[in-house]
Amino acid sequence: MIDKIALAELLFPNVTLTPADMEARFPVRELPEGAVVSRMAPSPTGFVHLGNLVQGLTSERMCHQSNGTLFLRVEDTDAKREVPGAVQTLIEGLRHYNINFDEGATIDGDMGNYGPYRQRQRVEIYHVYAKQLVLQGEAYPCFCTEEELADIHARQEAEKANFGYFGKWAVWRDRSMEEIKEALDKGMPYVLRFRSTGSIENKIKFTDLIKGNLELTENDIDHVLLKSDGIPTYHFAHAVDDHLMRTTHVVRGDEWLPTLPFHLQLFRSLGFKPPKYLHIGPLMKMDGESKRKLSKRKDPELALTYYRAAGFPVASVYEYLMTVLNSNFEDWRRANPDAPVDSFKFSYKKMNPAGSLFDEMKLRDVSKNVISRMSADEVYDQLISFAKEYDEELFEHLSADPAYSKAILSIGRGGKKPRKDFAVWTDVKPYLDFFFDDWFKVVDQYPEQFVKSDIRTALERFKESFDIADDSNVWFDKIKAITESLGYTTDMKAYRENPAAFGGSVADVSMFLRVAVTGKLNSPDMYAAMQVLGKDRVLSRIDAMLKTL
RNA sequence: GGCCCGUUGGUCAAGCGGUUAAGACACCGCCCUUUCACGGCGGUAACAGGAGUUCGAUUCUCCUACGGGUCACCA
Repeated sequence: MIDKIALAELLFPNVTLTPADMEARFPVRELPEGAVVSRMAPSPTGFVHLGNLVQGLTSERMCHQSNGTLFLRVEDTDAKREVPGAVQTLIEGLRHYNINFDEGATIDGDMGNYGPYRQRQRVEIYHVYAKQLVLQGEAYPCFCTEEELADIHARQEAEKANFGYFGKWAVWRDRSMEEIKEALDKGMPYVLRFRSTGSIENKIKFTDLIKGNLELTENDIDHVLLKSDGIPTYHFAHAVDDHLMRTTHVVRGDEWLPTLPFHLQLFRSLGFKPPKYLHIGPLMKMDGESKRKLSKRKDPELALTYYRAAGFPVASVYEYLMTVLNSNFEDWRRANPDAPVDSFKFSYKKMNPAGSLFDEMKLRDVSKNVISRMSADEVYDQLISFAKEYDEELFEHLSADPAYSKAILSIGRGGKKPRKDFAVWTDVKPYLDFFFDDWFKVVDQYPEQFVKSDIRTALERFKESFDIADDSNVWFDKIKAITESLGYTTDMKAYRENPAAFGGSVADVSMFLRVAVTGKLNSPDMYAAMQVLGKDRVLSRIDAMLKTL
């Protein structure tokens, strides 16, 4: 039997603190009843994606709705993948989506009493527990090289055995003190492994807050706890950090489910009470005929920046995600169209255990509704900040005369049935460009069945009678008069029933005007558009059209 | 291959032993309408398959199929 105390001292001669010291340093939080403490624990790869947001939104809602604490922990244990500036990108990206932290890593430091919140700065803490596990005989050094591990894997493949470092394959599990010393003296790098006593013959029962009751196979693999550089793996850091940071709920993707038995084992060995878990199904996409999980590498639409560049307002993505996360959100929104989103009562009980397909059509629909509820000022502000970044020309046009721009954006806004023309900010320009003289083009695109002289007469008569001060009724009465003077009908019902009986209708006369004034066959309400354009623009456009006819 | 999770209309989804199996998006039709959009009304369309438990299964159990995930000194 190996001398555990001697081994622990050999491996961690400089560790003098104990788990009890850690408990004292990170006391149990004093929280109101039912408060949730949760976190986002991303690795700093510089890429904030929808999956992060789904997880973050869930954690954030649960924490802040319960008067709990949400913190950010940076999982920077893999230096190879780290991207400079990633933490800043992350924090700003999340703040953009209404996810604000109460505690944890900040752009240039930490806030809160449970730090440090960057894992590489917590190495001594992990080593306290690593030493403890060695002392308990539940961890041991393994000096296998990469080649040896690859060889083990190859042999397992050949034997059709299960993969992994366990049982007879765990060649360093029961080495003598002498062998360990010898390897150490030679300066061989090693990892610290967990000595699993689990068996795949045994099942464990577990209740996940989203997936419900689960039956999982015990872990029998001697997973790595500390890498050869002394930095912990995700598993070990998860157990230590979430215990010490007093996390009550862990929200993460369900790709973690297979390692959950190991995590539970770790918590038990370390003497920790495990948190509650919520394993979220993945976001999928259609790939040809089949669904698959959205992938960071293959799918640009997974990145949050994709939606920004596509012109989706933040609130649209947020609300869409809420509809995916909580099945009753849509009903709530319908009943409370003007309520702030955070007054919705989020519940993990309404989360679906399966993964869901990301549906851009639905996103667009949600977005149209979101934008239709905004005030003209809000639309202007968001549109202009979008344009500033992605469409310089649009930015210049909008900012040249903000009052005019806002007047344009006010058309059809407000009231019971606001227009829903825009799903993304890029929809705006093609629809409203005619308001700007340098974008407006005189194009004779009148359908061929109309005689030019009718069009000309209608435009001329409109010009003569037009008064910008008219209210909409007077304005429309004048159009009706012109309609009748041409021998067209103002009775749309009769016209629809028998178009051949008339030369045309009031709709056609309106169309004559619309084409002249907007250069388009469809536009927002003509009266409102003319009010915004102003008398001079309306008349000069009609003149310009008359010249081409 | 082992292990795990999942499976209600094209999509997102209610449902948690007895329902005419909600609703939303998309699609189609009608209505409203000076265009477009909005809105209103209606329609097509689903419990993966098979056994069992039960008086009764979408709901519980098992098997199969399919989909997804995971088996790293990445998280």
